[in-house]
Amino acid sequence: MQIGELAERSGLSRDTLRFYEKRGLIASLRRPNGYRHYPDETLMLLNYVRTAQRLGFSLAEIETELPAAGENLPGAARLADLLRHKISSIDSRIAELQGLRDDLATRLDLACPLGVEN
Amino acid sequence: MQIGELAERSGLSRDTLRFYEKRGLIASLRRPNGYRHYPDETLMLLNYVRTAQRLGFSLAEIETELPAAGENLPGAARLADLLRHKISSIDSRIAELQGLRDDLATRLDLACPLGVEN
DNA sequence: CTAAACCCTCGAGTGCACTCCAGGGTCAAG
DNA sequence: CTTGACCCTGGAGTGCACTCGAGGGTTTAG
Repeated sequence: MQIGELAERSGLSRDTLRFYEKRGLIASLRRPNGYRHYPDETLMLLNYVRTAQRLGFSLAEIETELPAAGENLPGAARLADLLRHKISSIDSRIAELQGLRDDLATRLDLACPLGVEN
Repeated sequence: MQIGELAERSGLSRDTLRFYEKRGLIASLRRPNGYRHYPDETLMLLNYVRTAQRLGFSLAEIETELPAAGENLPGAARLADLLRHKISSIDSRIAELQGLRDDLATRLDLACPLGVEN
């Protein structure tokens, strides 16, 4: 797959993909003419990056998390590892939000959320 | 409370507070000498803004959500309204994450998350 | 052979959310 | 009446994550 197709399939711009590559978030093989060539798994990777961003992680944080996942595992095993990683970060985010939610609900039950005597 | 104290209690910088005021996220009364004076509820408001940001909302989004909450309600009622608002946005975020999580878990169960034949 | 639709690099520009600075006023303590 | 800790404004600067433009090469269809 070359960059245009990846852009369309991922919903990201060509520029963004080149930018991600410069940052080391994704990789590409180069054809003799210099064109980038991407394996299908890159789509999965981008999906992961996008979600991590939605979860509030910066690209820098995502970068440092990426190589940790499945260091030397090839292909599918590495992907499965990424998925597990992602799932557990979603889990902790959910737990965090749940905690916040409970805290707020408790405050709502008190007449005076802040202890202000208005 | 003047700006220095609010800064310390909220963990934000004076500059950030003035910046938020310029954007209309918080308001202040002015003393005759021009100094800003904040009611205690501002802390609550800032807490709300901070959390909304963590949830992935931009300041612009938070701004448009703010006036919607409790238009003409005074003090405590307005705050309670904000809290309810915040709780429901947390709920929908949790639901969204849950959906993503399930989706990923399902893919993990398939041997080949992407349908790639590696 | 040419036109359209791809691709490349490098560097500058954008929008957001701050963050810092210069230049100045206010106020309580000694 | 000065010193130090506050406060003010306006404007420039920063870091992040893109986004765009200039100037150019490649490939495919007619």
